[in-house]
Amino acid sequence: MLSEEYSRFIESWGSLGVFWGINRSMARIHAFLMLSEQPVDLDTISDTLNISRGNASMSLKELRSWGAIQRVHASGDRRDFYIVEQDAWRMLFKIAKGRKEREFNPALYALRDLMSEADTEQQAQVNARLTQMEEILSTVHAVMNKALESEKSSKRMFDILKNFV
Amino acid sequence: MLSEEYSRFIESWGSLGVFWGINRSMARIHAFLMLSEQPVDLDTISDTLNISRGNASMSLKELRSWGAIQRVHASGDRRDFYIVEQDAWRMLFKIAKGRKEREFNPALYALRDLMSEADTEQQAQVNARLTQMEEILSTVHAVMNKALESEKSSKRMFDILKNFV
DNA sequence: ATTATGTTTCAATTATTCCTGAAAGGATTG
DNA sequence: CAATCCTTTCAGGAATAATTGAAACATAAT
Repeated sequence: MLSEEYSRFIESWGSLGVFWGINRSMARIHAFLMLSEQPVDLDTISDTLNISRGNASMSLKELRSWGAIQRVHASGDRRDFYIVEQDAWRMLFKIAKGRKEREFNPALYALRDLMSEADTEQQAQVNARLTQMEEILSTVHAVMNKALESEKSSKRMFDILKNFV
Repeated sequence: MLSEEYSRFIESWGSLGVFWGINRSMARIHAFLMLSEQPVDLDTISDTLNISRGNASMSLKELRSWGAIQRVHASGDRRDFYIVEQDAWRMLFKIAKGRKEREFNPALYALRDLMSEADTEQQAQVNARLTQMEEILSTVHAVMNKALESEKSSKRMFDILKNFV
C-alpha cells in the first residue's frame, strides 16, 4: 500500500506524462519505479497501481524502448524485475526528441516550403507574419537540436538558463 | 480553394497544435487566419476547412479567449470577421502558461511535498533520484516563470539561446 | 413587430485513445 | 516432456475527446 504522498506524486506524474504525450499508465509506472529502491516485478506494479497485467506489460515494454527503465533479474527467481534508468535526463530527452521529429519538424518544413513557393505578390502582412513565425520556429528548432545533440551540450544549455534565471 | 502549400501548412500546424495540447480544429483555423490578409468570417472558415459552424464558432471563441485572434467588424456588414493577433509570441505564451500551471506545477509541488514528508530513513538511492529530478524540474520551473513573466524577459531569454546555438 | 441574417449552444454522434482479460507463448523446474 | 510460472499479445470493450447539426438566441433591417 502506498502512502498518500507517494500516491499523489504518482498521479501528478501521470498528468505530467500526458503533457509530454505519454499515457497515464506509463507515467505512473515510471513514477512508481522512481520511488522503489528495490527492483519491482510486473505483478507488484499491476497490483499496486491497479493496472491490468496486459497494460503493465506493454507500458514496461515501451518505457524500456525509450531507455527510461531497465529490466533486471534476481538470481533464483523466474520473474522479470524493473528499475528506473538512473539518469533522469535520458528519458526526458528521448521523449522530447521523438515528439519534436514527429510534430514540430513537419510544421517548420511546411512553413518553409510555403514561404519559398509563395508567389512574389504574396501580400505584405502575411509575409511579415510568416517571416516572424519562421524565425521563432527556426530558433526553437536550432535550440532543440543543440539540446538533443549530446548530454554535455544539453547540460551546458541548462546551466546557461539556470544562470539567467 | 487552398493551394497545396497552404493546405500542407494548415494541416501540419494542426499537428503542432496537438503537440501544444490544443485541438486540431483550433490550430487549423489559426493557421488559416495567419494566411489571410483580409479578415475572414465564420462561413468562409467553416467552408474552406470543412469544419462545422458549431465547431468553428467554439474554436474561434476559445482562440479569442487566448488572445490568439481578434474579432473585427466591417462597416455595413453584419457578420463578424476574424484576424490573427499580430504578435505571434502572445499566443504561444498564453498556451504555455496555461499548460504549465495545469500540468507541470502540480507534479513539481507533489514532488516537493513528497520529499519534505518523507521519513528520514528514506532510502538513499530513491532520495538521490528525487533530488536530481527536483533540481531539474525546479530549474525548468524557474526558467518558464521567467520566460512567461514579460515579453521583454522572454525575448531576452530567446536571444541568449539564439547566441548559444 | 416580423423577417432575415448571422452566431452560439449543446445533446447526440463519431472518432480516437486507452485498457482489459483471456489466450498464446516462453522458459524453467521436477 | 509435462507441469508450472510468468510474460506478451491483441481483439474487444470502456473511456475520452472531438465534431456535428439542429435549435435557440441575438441583432439589424424592413
